[in-house]
Amino acid sequence: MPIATDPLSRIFFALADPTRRAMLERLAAGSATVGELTEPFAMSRPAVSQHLGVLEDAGLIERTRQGRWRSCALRPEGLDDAERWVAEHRAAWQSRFDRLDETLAQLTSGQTPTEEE
Amino acid sequence: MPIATDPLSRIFFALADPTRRAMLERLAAGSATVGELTEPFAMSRPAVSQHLGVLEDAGLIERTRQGRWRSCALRPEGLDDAERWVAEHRAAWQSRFDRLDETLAQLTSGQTPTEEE
DNA sequence: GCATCATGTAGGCAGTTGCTTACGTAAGGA
DNA sequence: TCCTTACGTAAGCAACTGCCTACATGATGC
Repeated sequence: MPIATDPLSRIFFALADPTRRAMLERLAAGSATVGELTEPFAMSRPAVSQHLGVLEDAGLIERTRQGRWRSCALRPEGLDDAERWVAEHRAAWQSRFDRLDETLAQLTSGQTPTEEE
Repeated sequence: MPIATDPLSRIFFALADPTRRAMLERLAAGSATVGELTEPFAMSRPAVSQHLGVLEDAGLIERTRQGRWRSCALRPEGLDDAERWVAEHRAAWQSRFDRLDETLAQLTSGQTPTEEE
């Protein structure tokens, strides 16, 4: 992944790691400190901190100082772009295949299809 | 990204690249050969072939021999897992924030909240 | 101010990505 | 059969990831 890519790429990249997805699922149950997020993983604290950095860059979480701790919280709207892209394209693909079905139906019924393939 | 990760990670990883997403959008308009997919990009043919390999590993496309050409086509169900994950989690995050709103409302009205933070 | 706790940052290392050029391979035509 | 076409694979390189072990920073408490 080249550096400084577009927002959508950053979101998908952040989601493309089981550890980071597990962190998001943990945060879905409520905000947590970095220490709390480190516990479930056999991983050093700096490694967790870097994963959190990826999630933060993608706009999926926020880190705010809370006294001596740093509270990590979900940013629900962070998934908006990803959900929109996936939903739109899955719908488009599906409708394309529906049209292909129609085309095939026309072919088998002897009519002329309006699309290639 | 370590090698041989889980299916969901492979899908999100495949989507985390503008070139690969553009290829999917091109394929949404209809199947295409590798040559046709190479044209829009300032990139060598082997590079495109490798991107297609990533998309194929993720289950997002299929490559089939068609005479001398190789036809690339979308696998619409390839996005199912991604859409499910995103939709489920976005819904969960949103409902969590709705509950937080309730908690805050209870706090401001003097009642005892049932959740931390 | 100084020690301590929670966390971020820097540097290093193995493994991966993304691209290139060069070469291999399968199908079609003279 | 041999050449061409369309594509994949191999090898190599710069850049990035993901992890680690130090070390730095910022807030709390004595």
